[in-house]
Formats: sequence, structure tokens, C-alpha cells
Amino acid sequence: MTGGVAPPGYDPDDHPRVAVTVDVVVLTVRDGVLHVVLVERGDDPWAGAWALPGGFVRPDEDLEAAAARELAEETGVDAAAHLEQIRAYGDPDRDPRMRIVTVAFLAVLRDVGPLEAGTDAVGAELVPVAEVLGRRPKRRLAFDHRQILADAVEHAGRELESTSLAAAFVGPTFTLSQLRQVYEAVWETPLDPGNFRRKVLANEDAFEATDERIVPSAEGGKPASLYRSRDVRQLSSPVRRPSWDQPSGPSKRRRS
Amino acid sequence: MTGGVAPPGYDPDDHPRVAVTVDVVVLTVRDGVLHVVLVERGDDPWAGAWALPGGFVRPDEDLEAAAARELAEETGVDAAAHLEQIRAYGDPDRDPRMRIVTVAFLAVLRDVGPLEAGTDAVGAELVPVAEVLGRRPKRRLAFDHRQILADAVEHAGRELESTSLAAAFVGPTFTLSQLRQVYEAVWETPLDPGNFRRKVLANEDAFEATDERIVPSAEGGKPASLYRSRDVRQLSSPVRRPSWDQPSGPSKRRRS
DNA sequence: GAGGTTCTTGTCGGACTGACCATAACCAGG
DNA sequence: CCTGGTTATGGTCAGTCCGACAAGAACCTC
Repeated sequence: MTGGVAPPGYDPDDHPRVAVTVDVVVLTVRDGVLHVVLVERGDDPWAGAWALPGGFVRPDEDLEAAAARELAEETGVDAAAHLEQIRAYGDPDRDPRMRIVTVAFLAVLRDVGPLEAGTDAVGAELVPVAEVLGRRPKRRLAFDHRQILADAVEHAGRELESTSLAAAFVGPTFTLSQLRQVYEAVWETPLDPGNFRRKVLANEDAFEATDERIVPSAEGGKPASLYRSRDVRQLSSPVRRPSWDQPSGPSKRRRS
Repeated sequence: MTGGVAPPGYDPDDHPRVAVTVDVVVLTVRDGVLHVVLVERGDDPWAGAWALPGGFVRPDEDLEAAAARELAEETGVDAAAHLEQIRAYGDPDRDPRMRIVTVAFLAVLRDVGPLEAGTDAVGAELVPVAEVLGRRPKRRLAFDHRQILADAVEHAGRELESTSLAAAFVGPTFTLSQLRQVYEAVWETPLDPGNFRRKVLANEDAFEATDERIVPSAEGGKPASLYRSRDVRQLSSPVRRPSWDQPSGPSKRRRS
């Protein structure tokens, strides 16, 4: 890399025109539904369309820093921590203007108030992911942002299994029901409350019980205990998603 | 991305000087040991040091195509298929010459003959991964290539669990012992032959038995059956790596 | 044929899982 | 206060998966 070995006569200062940008997929769970932060584009290609917040990387700026900066500029959201790279997208035709390679990041937030449309964007909005990724999308995103979003959600889903990422979706303290709603929203599948509790509490090193409880909502119910996530990120005992049956059936192994 | 919304007065044709390169981690298993293809650098930064094959992306070239081309140019290896992106690396200081963002790819090959040092590289060599990643590295790679290699191996290790990637390390037909050696080399842990067989053969849709057998080596042993991998890549029944005990001990769940 | 090696098939007990139930602790309404 | 509804929590139970291990099969060399 990094040039590897440059072909003879190849001057790095006059390399091919390739621009690098970052895009950020900000996910949050509101009312049990997975949402993503989108901005409305003001400029030429795809003007008026919705897109992921993002922008050009500055010369002396780390990719992650660029993602944090662009996110803040366009949406007012501060996710400087918890930014995680997904992958790069570099199809030569993904932007009509010029060759642009973008590096996608994932950020996870707990649900917050209304978004401030940033300086650069016409508007910023919290949109249900299903409106974009559903089989009948209500919104078409600019460029290849639909694919990026899909990859990000998939990435988050996998991380829920082996890390305490779910805690980033909720407040500093949370009930197991709230945590379960996160898993259900991202995985798009209902989970058994009892079994979920069993698996989550199996990692005592990652989650810690407080002695507080919430007050039940108007519908009543037993007050739930509040938990706190400790600094351990890796789960010692993974919370696996249900079999997620492959298209080709259960595929038992040899008959018994 | 992709510009998201460009700041006012920002001309995309005069964006910050950021170059994009690709680097390829080619892994193979030889004699039960994981190897990686390295090239000896001829040019200025890190001249004489070993590095991953790679180079600049051309203006109208897909990232993956660039990776395949650079790999072929520098090592003669053809891995156009099976190239898989790992992630991007963009630390502003990773290359002293200028700002370079690189996208790393993983390629997996079955062990092959000697490498032809390509046109651009001084030399190409197949090196045991342990010589680079071990706690007492015999070789220091250029730039951040050690980190890239580490991430690639980690990535491959995870993929072994849920995909038939292991088949790419071996020939078109293979014995289960050969396949097991791949897992053992990448995971750096021995596996029980019987249990391994049980798990692999659980996915009848991904692996298929032929009616052929190999001739035993000089050490003797019962002739092993040859298997073939079908076109299914995703394993319906994952081959999980042994507990991989977290530093913090077994962490049983609640006492029974 | 003896001894060694690898492949292949089974077995067994423990751990884990999903489905399900029972109880506890709260609500609102009569 | 009592009843029915709701959520939380804990437990059971049978089936499945897994690691450890044993045993036999099929080949080698000496």
C-alpha cells in the first residue's frame, strides 16, 4: 500500500483524482422501532433527496474525526465516541460528479430530542429504517446510501450478539425490557423475555444490577429493575439471535 | 457522503489532496502453517522493507479491480475472484509522503508454487504469518501493514465460523483433515478430528462427499474420503471455534 | 504379523436453548 | 377492597449441541 511500489514515472503528487468522504449511519431506537438520521441534500447531485450525513475528509484529519465533525456540522449530533467503521465504498460510478471513495461509519445513540438541522444540510430527520430498507421503501436515498445503511444495520445486528453495543441504544441505566426492545428492533424478531434475561445476565462482567427500579407505566406491571453496563464491551457469553433459519430449511444434522 | 452536502464555495475538483490505494492480504496454508504473501519495497518510504502488495487506485477502476490488478502486477497471483474487503485505513500519518487512505482486501488461496516477483516489486515471498504477528516478530512490515494483516487474519477467523471460506484454502477436492488443518492454522488451536467432522458434515448443503479417497502418506493411516464444496457459501450450521476463553475466566452464568 | 498412523463412527454426561408456566408486583375501575 | 389486566422475574423441562473420549477400520513400514 500506501502506494506499495509506485510505477516508474508515477508522481504521488499528481495521482488520479480520487476524493475521499465519510458517511455516518446514526442508529437509535424510538418506541421500539429502529431509526436512522438522514439529511436532506441541498446541492446538485440528488438535490432534495435524503442521504446519510457525511462529507469530505480534510487533509490532516483522521477518518473517524472527519465522521464526527461532519455529523456534528450537519445534524448537531455528538457521537465522537462510539464511532465504528463499517467499510469503504468505491464504485467508480457511485457519484456522477467525480470519483469518490467513501468510508462508512456506524454510530449508535440513545433516543434523543428533535434534531437541529445543521449548517450544511437543509434539514435533518429521524426516519424509521424500515421506510428505507423495507420491500416497499417510502424513501429512496441518494447514491448508494441504501446499501450502506443495509450494511450498517447488518453490522450492528452481528455486534449485538457478541458485544454490549445494545447498551449504547439506551440510557446510562435501563431495564431489561428496554434492552430487549433494542435487540428486537435491530433483529426484527420478537424475543422471549425470560430467556433473554437469562442470556444477558449470564455476563455478569458486562452488566450490573442497580438497586433501583422504574415506576410502571399507566398500564401497570411489576416495576422493573434498572441495570447499568460496565466497561466490558466483549460479552463472555454471547446473546445469539434465534436460528435465523437459512432459506433452505432447518438442516438438521445426521438423523439420530 | 459522497459529499453529503459540500460546503459553500467548495469545489469538488479542487478537494483536499487525498490519495486512495488498495492493499491485499493473501493468505494460504502451507504445511499446516498460515502464510501471507509479502513484497519487498523498492521505493523511498520504507525501501527494502516488506509490505503487503498494493498500489494506487486508477480513476475509473473499482476498488476490488484495483486490488486484483495490483496483486497480479506485483506477485503474479491471480485472485480476481474471492477478493473481500476488510476495511479502510486512513490515519493522516500512516504514510510520510502524503495523505493516503488505503482499502484493505483479503484473498484466500490454496497453496501454490513459487511466486514470481512482479514487475513492480523487487521480490515477492510467502511468509509465515507468525513471523510478523508473533510476540517476537522476525519481520517488521512497512507502514501500518502489521495492523492490516492482524485485522485480516481476525476477519478470516470469524468467517471460518459461518461460511465455507475454508474451502478456498484447499484444492477443488479435499479431505476433512486438510480442512481441519486450515481451521487449526487460522485459529491457532487444535481441534478434535471427530467433533470437527461432525460439525462440518452437518451442513450437507455446503459440502459434498465424493466417492474417491486419497492414498495415505508414507506414515500410513486409513485412506481419507475426498469432499467437494458446493456453491453454498453460508453455513447453515456454523463451525464455532472453541470457547476462546475471555481473559476474565469461564464466567458461568448464575449458579445452578 | 507387529506396531504405528490416520480416518471414521459412536457414546456419554454436561451445558445450553427454546417453550412454557407460575408467581410477584404494579395499574385502573368498579 | 377486590377483580382483571399488565409487566417482570424466576423456574421447569425436554430437546439439542458439544467436548472428551473410546473403539474399530484401513492403511503404512519393518
